Amino acid sequence: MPASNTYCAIAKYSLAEIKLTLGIKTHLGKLTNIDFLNCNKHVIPPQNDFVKDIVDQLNRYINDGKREFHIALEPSGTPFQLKVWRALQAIPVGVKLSYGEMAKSLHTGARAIGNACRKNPVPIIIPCHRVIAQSSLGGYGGATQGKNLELKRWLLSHECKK
DNA sequence: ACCAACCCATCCT
DNA sequence: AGGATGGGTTGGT
Repeated sequence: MPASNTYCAIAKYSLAEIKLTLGIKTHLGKLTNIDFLNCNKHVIPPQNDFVKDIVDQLNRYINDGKREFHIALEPSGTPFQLKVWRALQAIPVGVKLSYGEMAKSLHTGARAIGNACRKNPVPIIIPCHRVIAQSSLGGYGGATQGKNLELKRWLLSHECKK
């Protein structure tokens, strides 16, 4: 699939709206929203190798939901949030956990996990969509209903396709 | 610096 | 329906 289709898919599921790139820091410096907006609109190609790498990996993921991300992230957050986000990245593709289950393994409370997920600066790549509530889908992108939840549902089904 | 009060992508009774 | 829960934020002193 060419890159343009990927960006269509991204636009379709409002990825930009949930601020994908917010807070990503790397050895190449901070990736800004501008970088990604420009990528989306095809105004200019990715600005540097890091952005290009992310775009490539997103392309592969859109093609194949089983694809894992290998991106060195340095998101900024509280120690607790960093711990939760690390744990999120350890959840394999296709696995769904509940907030309560995650809370138990991290010795904390379910709502605290939800709090940290809500603050995830790098949705999709840090796969907070794999955490769901006990008896419902739970929230996504700071919302408990609406477009963001459609994206969460899509991501989960995308990762289940064989 | 501290504390009280509130906010939540939850869960249990 | 209501209460417990834990981390974060805000606003007061």
